[in-house]
Amino acid sequence: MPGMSPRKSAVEARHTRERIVARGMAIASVDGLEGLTIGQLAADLGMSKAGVLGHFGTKQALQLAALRAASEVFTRTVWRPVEHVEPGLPRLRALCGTWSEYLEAERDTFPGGCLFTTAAIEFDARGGPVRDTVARLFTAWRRRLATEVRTAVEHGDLPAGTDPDQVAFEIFGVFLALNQEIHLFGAPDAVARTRRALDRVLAG
Amino acid sequence: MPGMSPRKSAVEARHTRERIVARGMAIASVDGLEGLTIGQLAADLGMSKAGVLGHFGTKQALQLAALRAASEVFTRTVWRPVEHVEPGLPRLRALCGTWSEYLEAERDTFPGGCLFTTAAIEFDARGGPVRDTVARLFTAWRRRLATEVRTAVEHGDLPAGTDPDQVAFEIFGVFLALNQEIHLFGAPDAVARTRRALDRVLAG
DNA sequence: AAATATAGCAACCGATCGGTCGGTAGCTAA
DNA sequence: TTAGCTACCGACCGATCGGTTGCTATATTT
Repeated sequence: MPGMSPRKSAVEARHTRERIVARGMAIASVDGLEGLTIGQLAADLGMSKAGVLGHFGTKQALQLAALRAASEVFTRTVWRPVEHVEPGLPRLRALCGTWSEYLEAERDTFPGGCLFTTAAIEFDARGGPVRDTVARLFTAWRRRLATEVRTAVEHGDLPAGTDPDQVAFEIFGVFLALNQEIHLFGAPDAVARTRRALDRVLAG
Repeated sequence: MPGMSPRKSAVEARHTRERIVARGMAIASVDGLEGLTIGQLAADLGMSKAGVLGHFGTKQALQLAALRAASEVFTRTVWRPVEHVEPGLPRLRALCGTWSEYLEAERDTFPGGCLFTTAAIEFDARGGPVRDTVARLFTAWRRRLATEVRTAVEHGDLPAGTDPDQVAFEIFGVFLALNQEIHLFGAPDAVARTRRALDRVLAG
């Protein structure tokens, strides 16, 4: 009667963990990383709370696991496909394309929108490891973006004197607006607007 | 022994309500409108939960009251000061100035950043009156912004053929980025970056 | 002065929160 | 074959959630 579910093999256990994280990302993208609760997550997956929490120990560890997994999704979807595109403006433009697709198409993994945008707003005024992780990821991506801009300037594809950090700042703004447009307004022309905005930023 | 606190006069009661809403806006700007809890709010104000809730009835009504109050702050701080500035580009530029100051300076009322930005991200994937209110406010402000752009075009201050909604979209993106810059990174040069970005958007 | 209305309180409600604990079933290594 | 490890369970913990109720004390109305 008690302790029904049989213990799974190591590989199955890892699969369970991945299921938890995947479902956790989806919930967190809608309800935030705080709104992600162990009980709801367990109920969704048909497991016990203890079974869920056993994989992480604390809720915060679960939040960090969800963030790490989300960053892998972002890297895989946005950065990896343009890794071998010619550095500078071509890669920059390709990057903006994959980024748009990411925001538009990852509705299964992130039904509530990009988890980083959500988490950044949710934790920006707090302390702790979650906030630090979010800030670190944003900083890293901004830096890579700025580096790409710098390369484009050096190649002469953007006007000399262009401030790479300034351009990176503006690009981030456009994608923040796109995320809002998609999820708050459900605007279908959002991607077209984004492309036009980026054309302006990258026109020089 | 029981029921200690004396009943206040009507004017005092209204003052109490304002204190609740003001503190509620501050908490919500940090912890979100869901993270705003009756118990915490009551403890902060040195009152009972029932005393707090008595002014609103439900938590959702409290959330809506906080949103309405925040929208008054926004209107008073951002729109009102430019009401009598010459319509078109001058008012548009003045508006961007007051908006920057609002994000930068309202740290007492919104220690966690603009409440609308927070609420928009928090509720964009949900239903209900809170989400609808947020969306409605954003839509209204976007429309006013686009109207201003249109006027500027008609006055010849912006190139003919400029799409007002496109410009409004881009301006919103810049301010979303500014909000993030301030609260997630605490960047001191954020306002300067914003000004440069807006110059580009409004250059034509 | 008496009657009414109400701001606010203490106490309490069921539900849920994050988390702990002992136990069990099955995988795995000796 | 057996001993140990561990994924997972049900039950439970104290705290807190949003909300209700009965009351008191005062402000206001009559």
